[in-house]
Amino acid sequence: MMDVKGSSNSSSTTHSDEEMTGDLRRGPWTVEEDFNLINYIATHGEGRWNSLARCAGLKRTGKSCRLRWLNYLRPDVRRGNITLEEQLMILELHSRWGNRWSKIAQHLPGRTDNEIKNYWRTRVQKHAKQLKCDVNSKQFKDTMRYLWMPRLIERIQAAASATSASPAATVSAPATDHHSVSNSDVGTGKPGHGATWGQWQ
DNA sequence: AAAGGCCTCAACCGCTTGTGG
DNA sequence: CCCACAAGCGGTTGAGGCCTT
Repeated sequence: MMDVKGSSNSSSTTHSDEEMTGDLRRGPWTVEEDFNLINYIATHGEGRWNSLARCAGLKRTGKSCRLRWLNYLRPDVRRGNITLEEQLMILELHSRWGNRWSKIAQHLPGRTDNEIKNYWRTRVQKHAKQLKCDVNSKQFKDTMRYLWMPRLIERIQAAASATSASPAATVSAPATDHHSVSNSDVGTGKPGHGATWGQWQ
């Protein structure tokens, strides 16, 4: 989806791109391109992205190939449904390291820095905005630490006991929550819409 | 049923950092 | 030490899908 700015054809693009690199493709990857990239990496391995792009016959920059591979094609990449545990982890790690997305991602197996960054921007920052405070403000950090994180933990525990203990017993969820926990998908997906941070408050 | 608005996330860009000559 | 190139990182963009009116 994307930045189609100069999409595959030259026309509207700024010439400079074309000059140096021949006609490079941009925008969404096709199934065929994905296939080529996967195949090439399967036999030759990663690395040397610029030459990889050339050798694989892809009309893409090395950067583009690298990104596509790391964020989407890698076999171990997980997408969608950021779990409660992952959300908690993200909050914790972000409070420690700030916007060091790749560093944070290292602690969330299968998650990419891009995905975590998107998560943070679309949900956390949005919420800060609603509270009319800056994500970096003490107020926001405190809210996160003393309100949202404990609630996340409660929900994680509640979910755990709900699954382990028989389902019947409506968990003695300490949950402060009035609006039930409903969709466990704070994390993702379009259907997400309202089902985001509202749950935490 | 259609229109408009909002949300998500893939992919881009520019800058920084790392590495080799 | 300096320069050039490659890789990595964080910020930003915008197409497309979903929801609401």
